[in-house]
This record gives sequence, C-alpha cells and structure tokens, in this order.
Amino acid sequence: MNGAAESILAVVARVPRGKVTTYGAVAEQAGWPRRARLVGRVLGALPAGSHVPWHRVVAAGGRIALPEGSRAREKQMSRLRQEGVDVSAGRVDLRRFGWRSPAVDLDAWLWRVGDEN
DNA sequence: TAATTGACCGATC
DNA sequence: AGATCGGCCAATT
Repeated sequence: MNGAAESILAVVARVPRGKVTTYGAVAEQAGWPRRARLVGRVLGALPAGSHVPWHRVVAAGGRIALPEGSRAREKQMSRLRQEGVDVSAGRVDLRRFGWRSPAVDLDAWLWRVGDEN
C-alpha cells in the first residue's frame, strides 16, 4: 500500500452517509490535484471486504462513472438510494447531495491570511 | 518496447 | 447538450 492510496481512502472514508463527492474532489483533497484517474484506479482495486464507502464517489457533474449494465454500477446506485440519495438517469444532483471536506475551506482560509504579508 | 485503455476533469467550441 | 482536446499516468495488451 503506497501513500497515495492511503490518503485517497482516508478522504473517501470521511464522506458521510447520504452524501457524495467526486473523483476530482477526492484527488484534490488527498493532495494529488488533477489525479482523478488515480482515485478511480484505487477504488477499482479495493478488496471485496473493504468497508470504504466507494459508492459515495461519483464522476464530475454527479454522473455514475461505472459502466452501464455492470454489476458494480447497480450496486452503487442501490446503496446510494438506500441511504437517501436520489439517483435518476444515472446521475446525482450535487447541489443537494454533494459534499466537500471542511479541511479544504480551512486551508483556503489559512492561505488567504498568509497572503496578507 | 510501444500502443492502448480507463470507476476522470476542466476548458473550449 | 454533445464533441474535442490536453492533462494525467499506471496497468494491460
């Protein structure tokens, strides 16, 4: 297990029930900006017994990224619905169900303060 | 060794 | 709304 996978899974593990985030957002929050594909690879390689809530990660714009007709896609949608997330036409409304780690805002705030000198 | 692929993304037209 | 493009890069072919 390398550090990238660990930091990525740590971010995914923080996504609360009933909320979703995106591959790109996870990558950014994990310290690997523009590495959305890395997030997809890591989640795709999760062992079967993992407790990581991979189903709360969707593609940009709220699209379900898994291939249509795949077992994993159906599982993701049913799990999301089970926790109260509306999924219609293979999409989730990020304005209602999107989630971002508070740490991002804190970092932004710290940066802004630092820029004043 | 080279080319292709993919659970991606944002900008641009 | 859909298509293209460049960025990204490890795994697979």
